[in-house]
This record gives sequence, C-alpha cells and structure tokens, in this order.
Amino acid sequence: MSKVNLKQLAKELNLSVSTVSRALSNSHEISEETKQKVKYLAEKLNYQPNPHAMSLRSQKTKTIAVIIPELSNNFFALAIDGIESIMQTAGYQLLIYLSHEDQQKEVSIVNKLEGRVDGVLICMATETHDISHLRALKEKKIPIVFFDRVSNKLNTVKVITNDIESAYKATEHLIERGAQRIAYISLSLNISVDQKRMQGCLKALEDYKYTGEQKRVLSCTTNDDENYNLIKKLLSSPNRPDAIFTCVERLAITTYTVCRDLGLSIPSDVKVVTFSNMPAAALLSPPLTTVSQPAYEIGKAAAQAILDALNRNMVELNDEKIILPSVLIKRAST
Amino acid sequence: MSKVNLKQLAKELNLSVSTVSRALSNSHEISEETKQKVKYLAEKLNYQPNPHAMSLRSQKTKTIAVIIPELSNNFFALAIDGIESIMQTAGYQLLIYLSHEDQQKEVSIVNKLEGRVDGVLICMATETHDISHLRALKEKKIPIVFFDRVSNKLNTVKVITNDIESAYKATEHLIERGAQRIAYISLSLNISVDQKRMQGCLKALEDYKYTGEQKRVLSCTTNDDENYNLIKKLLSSPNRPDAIFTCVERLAITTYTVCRDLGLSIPSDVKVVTFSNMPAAALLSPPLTTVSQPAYEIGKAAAQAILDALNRNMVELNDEKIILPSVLIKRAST
DNA sequence: TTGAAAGCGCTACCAT
DNA sequence: ATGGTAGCGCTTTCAA
Repeated sequence: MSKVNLKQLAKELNLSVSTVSRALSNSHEISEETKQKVKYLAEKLNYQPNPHAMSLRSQKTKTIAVIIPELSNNFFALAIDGIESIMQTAGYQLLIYLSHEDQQKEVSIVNKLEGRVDGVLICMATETHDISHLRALKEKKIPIVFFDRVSNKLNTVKVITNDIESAYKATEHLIERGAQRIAYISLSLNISVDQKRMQGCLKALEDYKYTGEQKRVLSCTTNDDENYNLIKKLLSSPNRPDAIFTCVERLAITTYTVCRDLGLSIPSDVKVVTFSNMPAAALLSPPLTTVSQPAYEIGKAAAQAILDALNRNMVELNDEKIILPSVLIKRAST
Repeated sequence: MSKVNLKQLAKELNLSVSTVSRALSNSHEISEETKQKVKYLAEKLNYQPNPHAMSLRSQKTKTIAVIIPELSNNFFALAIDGIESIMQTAGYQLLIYLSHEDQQKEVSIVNKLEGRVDGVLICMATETHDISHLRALKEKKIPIVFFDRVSNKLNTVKVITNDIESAYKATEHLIERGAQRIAYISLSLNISVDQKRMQGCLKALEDYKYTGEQKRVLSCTTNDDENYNLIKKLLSSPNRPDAIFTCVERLAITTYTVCRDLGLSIPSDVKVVTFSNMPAAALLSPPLTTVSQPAYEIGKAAAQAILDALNRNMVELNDEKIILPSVLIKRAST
C-alpha cells in the first residue's frame, strides 16, 4: 500500500526504470506498445511521481510562495483567490506565509525560501526598512513579483492600484459633500500604499486650500484596541474632524464603532470613506462609501507575471508597474 | 551566489560531507572544535539545507496540506490564521488548496498529495458523496484531520462546533422574538454542518409545534445571483416567512440585499440570524444577530491534533470529536 | 573522531 | 528500442 514508484512499475512490467520513465514522458524512442503497457499500469496503480525527487533532480519545484501580512482582510483573501486561479491551472502549488505585519518574520520566511520555491509573490510587511533579504533571493535567481505593497528599491514587476489618484478622488468627494475638517487615518507610514493614499488625500486638501485643523493625519497601529482609543480621542477633541478617510477597512470598522459609541451620526456628524473590499459594505449602517481595489485581478496579474517569468526562464524581470484602477463607490456614509 | 550545500562547506573546511552533516546535527561523535568551525561557516554563508533532499531521504516533508472550499469567508480566513499560528511554531509549511466547493477538484487535489505532505487538514467540499480519495490517502499512512465539515465515514479526529445545539438556540431566540413563519436557508445539504444546522433549527420548530408554512427550508447554491433570485422569490410569496435563518454569512448578506430591494424592514418585517464570523456584523443596518463559531480556535485545535499525530508517528488517529462551542450574539436584526 | 559509500526517486547520458 | 549508471543534496550505516 505504500507509494508506488518507477522501480515497482519497472519490476512489474519486466522493464528497466529508465524505459518506464521515458515511456511516461512520451519519449519518441519508446515503442507504442511499451508506452501503452506502461501507461496502463501507471494509471491502474495511480502512480504519482515523487515531487521531491523531481525537484531535487530538476532544481524546479513547481511551487511558488505567497507572502502576505494577514488573511483576515478581504483584499488578501480575494488576491489569493486570483493567484490560485492562475497557478492551479498552470500546475503550481501555493505555499502561503503570513508575516503578521512583522518585518523580522518576513525576513526569516524569505531566508528559508531558496530551493523550496521557484518564485515569490509578496505584499510587504513594511517597506521603508531594508530589503536585503529580497535582494539576496533575487541574486539567487528566484524571481519576485510585488503586489499592492511594493518597494522601489528592487527592480521587478509591481502590480498595484492607482492609490494616489483614487485617494485624491475620494477626498474630492468628501470636499464636494461639504466636509470642513478632514482627517486621514493611516495604518503605518512604513507601507507604500498607505503613504500614497495619504499623499493623494493631502494633495487634494492642499489644492482646495485646506490647512491646519482642516487637514489632519492620525497614525494608528496594528492593535485594534489601541486604534479604538486613538480614534475615540480624535473624535472627542473640541474641533473634531467631520470627515474621516481610513487607509484600510479594519480602521473604518473601528471608526464606525467609535461613532456609534460616541453617539456621532454618520454622515451628518462625520463622513467616512475607506479603501475596502468588504462584500457587506453596502449593508452597513449607513452603507459605507469605499474605494474598491480590484483585488482578484491584482492577484491574477501578479500570478501571470511570475508565471511568464518562470516559463521564459527569466530571472531578471522588467522594472514594470502594472496599474489596475480602483473604483470609488459612493454610498450613504458620505 | 548559487545555493550553498554540504559539499561546498566540506570543501571549504577540508572535511568530508558526512562530518559536516553530523556537525550540523550536533552529533556527539564530532569534536567540539570541528562543530564550532562548521557551524560558524554555515552561519556565515547562510547555509539552508535543501528541503527536497531532506524529504527524499527522510520521507518526511515538514509540510501539511490545508484544503478548504473557499477563502472569501471569514470563517476560513480565521481558521487558517489559527492553523498557521500552530504550524509555523512547529516549523511546518502550509500548502493551501481551494476546492471551490467542487468534489471533483477535491479528489484531484487529494490524489496528488502523497509524498508531498505529512498530513492533511480538510474542510470537505461535499460530504454525502464517496470519500474513497481520503480513505486511499489514509491507507498510505497520511494522517487526516477534519475540521468544520466532516465525514463520519472516516475514523479520525474531527474538530467541529456544536452546530445542532447552536442552531436550536438561535431558532428558539427567533421564536421568543415572536417569529411566526421561520425559513431555514441552506447552502447545500451535502454539507454536514448545513444538515446539522437545519436539523437543530427544525427540531426547535417541531418542539414549539411549528408546521407547514411556519417551518420551511430553501435550498440555495454556490451562485450568488441565483441565490438572490431564490430568496427574493421566497420573500415575495403571499405567506412569506417573517424570519430567516441562513446557514452561512454570504446567504445572510444576500438576504439583507433582498430585503433592502423589496423594501422589507429588518427586524419588523423579517428577522434574520446566521452563522457568521464577520467582524462588521455589529455595524450592519441593522446589526446582525449571529451564531459566531470559534474559527481561530477550531484551526488551532485541528493543527494541534495533526501535530500530535505526526510527533507520535501515529497513523491511525482516534475517532474523536473535539467540539468547540459557538456563541449566539443577539443584535438588532432579531 | 572522521571518511567512504549507499540510497531516497527521478531523469539524462551513454551504451548496446 | 531498451538498459545501466551517474548524480541532484542529504543522512546513515559501515570502516578506519
């Protein structure tokens, strides 16, 4: 009942291991008759080649690593769905790693990747810090594709959305709706998308001559309880913002909770907009205005990029940006 | 710059490959001095043993497969978080597979697992069909642990929640709130948890003498648009239900959408309760009453069970049920 | 205390 | 058209 291998097939058929191997890979130097016999038996015994022996021999693993900060965020769930849709068709396995937004964890994950995977798709934990771990991987001929959170310090394919532009538009939307004091709530300014979204938001505020308390930034963390207190403090202050733009959906949910607890009404007291891919956004109380990223498509594009690299045996990828636009969906929260 | 292996270390140190290997595994038959030298160089060159060579030799992969129906459901995202928290500490890799609720896909995934992983955690796509693919895997000495959606046809550890009891309580809650005509909306009665939830719901309705149109079941599918129409039809019928109990969160979201589109008010026209792990449930309009499963804990328990099996080299797991209770969180939708 | 060699399962080179 | 053999990187006998 143990795993059937070439040796067993060969023995059963009175052939050599090499003949069986070639028959299964359809080599033209094997007679049709032998091929038939071999394939029939292989099918019958449900022969599956040992992936580790293959990897050891070919130095290809038919596996890629996907490194993301967390899973309980619809963006990442959808992105992985997209990645999987491409990769499973191409016969690749997906090794999933969570960095939990921790740079150290990310480094130790990346350092163990060589020999284990053919390529890496990564959404970075933090990006302002050094990227020597990724550079080392690239020097070892493992192609890397960034998605969503990217680093400009490494030349490779980057699949992103138009964060600056979308954030600008979302902010303009808040302004149109009459917001006087707009606050941008960031998750971590070590994250490229966070920076860009803030940049787009502040640019709009500057263009419309918002200054001082009309134009604020609050830095949150990865701890939900802490964030709750920070946002509560912000919304309890004497000249509190009347509009909030949060970087990620988790912060918007916290903002909703704070508003509920403080008795602030959305949108009359506070307008809220966020980047999010939550399917239930339209059903919140009130329905939440979102900038919706094409998460599934981003995953697909990133997967396709790494696949192209692997198929063409290209180690050095073009320093190319693939930009898939986000959509502003206006709802009752603004 | 290519991968450093034992041979290179040996050459550099003028030692044999076997000595280097033993030094790194801290064998007592190697002098302290040699160990020091070897370890120093290994560290310096960032030596990482080739995982495929290890697997080939030891027949252990230090990898487990996680097979789930989908990712865009908070339950699975949280469960994987839990699994990862245990497995990454134990030094295991996670290979993630999505069955997309398709029995055929699940079979073909499972058939390629032998030799690739040491163990399998699975939440089945459908369970009434045959499970010969899993039985075959078990016969090949690969331990399997079920979580959430399990099959009683296979003797092994099953980590589940108390679906029947929770569904009974949730239904009782609807009855207490005055619901007259209660409908259970199922995703697929090929799924064990769906059956159990329905069973709990119907048992409560029977105990409270609900009959005929007071006690209905609607079978949905995996297609959201189809479900929308089915639910719309149900809620447009002359003697429509005044309470809905959905099996999974996606169906509750669809129900909310239908109610909004039909102008039905929740909870006065229709009460809604669902199994769900959505963080935003409390912020929906109105806040959604949920039966919340301990998804993270279920993931952890399943991971711990497979880990115990692997550590103790047990192929045959006890036919044990680990039951982690769900919690009914009453909110405004009822 | 160290080294040589076999073998995990596979493919490719060189024979025949 | 088929078989023998080497070698991918590693651990583990067996010898020295």
